[in-house]
Amino acid sequence: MLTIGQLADYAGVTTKAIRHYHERGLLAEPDRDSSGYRRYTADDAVDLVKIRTLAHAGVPLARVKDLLDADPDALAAAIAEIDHNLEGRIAQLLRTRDQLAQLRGGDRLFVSQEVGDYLDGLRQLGVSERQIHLERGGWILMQTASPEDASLWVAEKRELMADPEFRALYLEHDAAYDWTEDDPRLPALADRTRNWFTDHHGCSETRRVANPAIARLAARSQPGASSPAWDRLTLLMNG
Amino acid sequence: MLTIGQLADYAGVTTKAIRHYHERGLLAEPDRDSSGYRRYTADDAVDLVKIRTLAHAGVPLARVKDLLDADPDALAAAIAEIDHNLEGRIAQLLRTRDQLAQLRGGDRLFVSQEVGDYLDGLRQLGVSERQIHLERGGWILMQTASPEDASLWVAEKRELMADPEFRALYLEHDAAYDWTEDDPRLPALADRTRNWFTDHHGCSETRRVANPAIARLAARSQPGASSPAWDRLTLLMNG
DNA sequence: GCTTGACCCTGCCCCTAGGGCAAGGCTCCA
DNA sequence: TGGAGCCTTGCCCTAGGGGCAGGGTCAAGC
Repeated sequence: MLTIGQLADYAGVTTKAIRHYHERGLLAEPDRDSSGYRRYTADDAVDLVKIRTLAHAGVPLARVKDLLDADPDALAAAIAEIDHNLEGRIAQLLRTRDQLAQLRGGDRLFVSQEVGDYLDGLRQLGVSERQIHLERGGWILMQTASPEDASLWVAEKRELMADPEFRALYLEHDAAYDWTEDDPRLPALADRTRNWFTDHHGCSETRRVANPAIARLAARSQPGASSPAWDRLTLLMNG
Repeated sequence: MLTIGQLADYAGVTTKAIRHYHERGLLAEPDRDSSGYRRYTADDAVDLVKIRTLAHAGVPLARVKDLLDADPDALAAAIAEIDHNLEGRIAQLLRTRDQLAQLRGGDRLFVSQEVGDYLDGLRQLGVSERQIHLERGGWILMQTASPEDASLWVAEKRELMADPEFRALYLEHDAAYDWTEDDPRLPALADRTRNWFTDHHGCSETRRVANPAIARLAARSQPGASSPAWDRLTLLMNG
């Protein structure tokens, strides 16, 4: 005859859980001894281990109750299904582990492989962290809106980045963020940018998204995503 | 800019969970649009994915909150610990899978390997299922009380079972369960049993546990674990 | 222009599978 | 005869999920 604590140790369960199973009607309330303590038999231990195994496998207690007096065939079918779910949960946890590892690593978790590579490329180019943050935000939003388009666009943008002149323009736009509104370099930069796009007007419509101005537009939804100089630049290029 | 539903889809989370994170102060409440809808930025998406990853890893939300603005070193240490826990939980689930498989198989789950083998031996000997159930209950109780002793005792009992005369006595005790109280075979069986133990009195004290009478005593705690004939038998052997 | 379905808002309450804690009673060992 | 450690019941807490009410909003099709 076991006390509730001994039974709990045997089954690898807390006494609280056992009382919970009594309340739910999963495990029959055993006889009490003279002082009101519950006294369990080996049969109770067997029942409890069944309950515990199913519960640990994530089966809701209501279903455990049904399963306890199901016929063997139904039980076997249920166990097969439960095992399958368990397999899925293990896979899920393994995925969570990977994501956890990426949480240490940096930004990669939140964007696709391609976008991550692209952002690394910007970093190597000497682009400011502020600009990279803006880019990342834009890509995250685009991925949410349309993952396929984002994938296409990032490929095209990487292609553009292969052009030294585009890279120079990109870096200058980045630097222009901190310029004053009336900086004399702004009109010249706007002109060069417009010219570059005119020279490359063979580019498809979708390519225009690579325009830093449009990228900034997309990013405008983010707080602190513009500056007086950039606003001026946008006016100059569109005017 | 994302609505709560789009953000939820992006992060693989329900809208309910996002509102829950707002209430707990994990995720900052974003600005509202003109109609009062929450409008999220890419930064919110990044924050949410962090929260989700930690929450899926089983970290309590209170701790997630602390972790979100912990310094990188503390975060790294915490992640290492969380990952370790996750590893443990995966191992636990794999164990549960094994136990689930055994749940189909039969009694093996509840007793040690040795006891399981021993019970199979009884079955092949033609022992009644009632008696096997009794034995199993006794062993489960013994394993709870003292796993090492149970292990020793089952080894000794298997040794005894190697003796054909002991096997015969065991089977007759089993059969005697259904005899009437005044069955004439009872005194003879009691005598033969006592003689057998006298002849083998070289056996150590612990061996006496192998005595079916004692096994029955241990099992008495179980409901319906005795019969008039067995009670008589116990009297005859001790008297 | 109007409707319809899908989305959003707040607030409420109940469900899970137990954990924690309290206030009190019991048992066993030194 | 203590005190430690067990047992009893009861109540509140978690991390959300689910559902309801009661109402506002958006976009697409008739």
